[in-house]
Amino acid sequence: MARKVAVIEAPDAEMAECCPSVLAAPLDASQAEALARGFDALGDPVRLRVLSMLAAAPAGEICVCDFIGPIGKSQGTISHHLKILSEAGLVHGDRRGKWVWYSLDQGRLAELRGAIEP
Amino acid sequence: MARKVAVIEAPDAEMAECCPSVLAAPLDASQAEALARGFDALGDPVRLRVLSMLAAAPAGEICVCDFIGPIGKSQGTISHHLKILSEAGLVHGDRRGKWVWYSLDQGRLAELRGAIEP
DNA sequence: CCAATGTATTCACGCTTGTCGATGGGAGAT
DNA sequence: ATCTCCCATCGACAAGCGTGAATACATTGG
Repeated sequence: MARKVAVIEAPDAEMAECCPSVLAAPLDASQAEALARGFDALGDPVRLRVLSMLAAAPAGEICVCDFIGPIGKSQGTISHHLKILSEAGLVHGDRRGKWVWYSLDQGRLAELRGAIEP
Repeated sequence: MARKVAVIEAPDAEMAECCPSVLAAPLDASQAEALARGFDALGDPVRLRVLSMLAAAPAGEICVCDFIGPIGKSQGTISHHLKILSEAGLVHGDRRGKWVWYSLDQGRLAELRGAIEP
């Protein structure tokens, strides 16, 4: 018990806050917490379908009402998931008149992808 | 719906179930469910730290008892998370004597990465 | 055999999450 | 102004999750 698993230097704090990588070196608790919030947002089928619809949308944006039918959840539920995605930085909403148009943030998605990249 | 995943080759149903892409075309419910299970396994700080320790391990594998100290959770909790990662296909355990050595499945991780790749 | 050690499982406990229905707020349209 | 439509929020519920303590299982060593 209590063998040394690996001898690694402490990761640079700046880098750590910005975009830590799961595969480069062991994550500390706060880095892991930040990354987990991102992946947790991806860990729901409704939210994945929202993201895939946005990615496939010709105009690059979809208004809330147009998610409801295809996904088959209530308006309140869709709004709830959009909020979670928004807080995770994966989508952004833009109000235009009565409608709110959501668009995908590919940069944020690339960040998460980079975290599990060798 | 029966959407086609790739245009390149005949998309047999197996392939569609296995590693659908979030960004290629709208996911149906079952595809989204399968992918969400994978990302959900990544959506916990303890599990991310387990994966990062495995990725950084020189021998490519770590026995259960060596997770407990660095991560700071009870043995039962660590075992619980290893089971979730194992069921998600992200790690594999190999019993040798009294110890169980866990290793990272980079292929599975690459699958999830590919699902959020343009 | 029995004892000791490493791991998996069970139990119980809060806390979080996904869901819907209902309500509230904001922005045109009448 | 009122009405209507779209969206966000709230309340409430069941279900699931993360956790530790206790227990059971597996393996090795005496």
